[in-house]
Amino acid sequence: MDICVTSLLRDKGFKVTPQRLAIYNALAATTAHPSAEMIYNELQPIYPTMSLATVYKTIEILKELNLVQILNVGEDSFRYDANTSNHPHVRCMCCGRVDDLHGIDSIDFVSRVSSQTDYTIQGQQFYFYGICPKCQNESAAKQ
Amino acid sequence: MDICVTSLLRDKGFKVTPQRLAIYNALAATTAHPSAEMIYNELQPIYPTMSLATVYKTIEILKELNLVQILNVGEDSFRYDANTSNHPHVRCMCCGRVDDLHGIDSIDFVSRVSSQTDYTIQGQQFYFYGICPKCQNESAAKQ
DNA sequence: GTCGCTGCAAATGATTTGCAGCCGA
DNA sequence: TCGGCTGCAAATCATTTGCAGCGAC
Repeated sequence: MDICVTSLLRDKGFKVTPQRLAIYNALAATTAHPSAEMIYNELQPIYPTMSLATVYKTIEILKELNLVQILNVGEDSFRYDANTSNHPHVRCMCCGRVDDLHGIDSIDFVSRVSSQTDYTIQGQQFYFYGICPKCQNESAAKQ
Repeated sequence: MDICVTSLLRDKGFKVTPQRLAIYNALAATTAHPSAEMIYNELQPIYPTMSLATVYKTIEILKELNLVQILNVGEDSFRYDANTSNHPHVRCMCCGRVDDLHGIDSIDFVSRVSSQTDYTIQGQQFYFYGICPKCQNESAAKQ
């Protein structure tokens, strides 16, 4: 993975720095879809001089290289995903966690939309909202 | 429509003011999914003392009354829709306009997702991205 | 007359930008 | 060496909040 990011950065004329690798690795190592601030807080202990600005600038570059995608789940801040495949996401309205939805085949749905609109469809984002298993259990336990 | 908004406001203990009616009417009269600033700019000539803060506060109330829904199409600002039915939206990546997608049946897709996740699904938002007919034509004309 | 509402101005908070010194190539 | 990069601080911008006077009821 690192080798891949390293060469991709170099190929596009970007310098390879410890911060950039750390930010990409932090994103690649989780499915929690962290926000910029969450990434910053996670790296702060390891890179005490790391700044939020660097996180934002790096994510901008990673987005250009198609190494991360940006999620807009309706919060005040964006979230980021190192899994750049076009998959739906679900957000827990109770605890705020954001998960991937695996194994959902949306090709039929997308092609149906494409054929029913005058737009040339180039991409899509599907966001679901609900209650995660953990919050369901906690809610049930309280009753 | 006005009668409906008026009584809904009153029923919930909110006062009925010209500003609130004007903001709701502005939203109900368009399918352009305006942002707060667009609504403000539209009403400014008619209500010269109207403030952006009032637009935001009113939209908050209209959301509580389920008279508008909030769209998060990946821009820096939110957009609002007086059509509160749960329908997909499409955004032109060229000119930025946001349109409704009518006649799309997503029930099968949603129920398939519901059955394949441990979440209790309570809602969803589908955003498509592409090029609108107008921009397609302009692009073709240039070639 | 009361109390919620408006609208101004100031505050907030996520993200961006400017810039001086640093460091990867 | 050298130009891009980091990280600090300041700027930006959408949205929210505080509050004094106003207006719906």
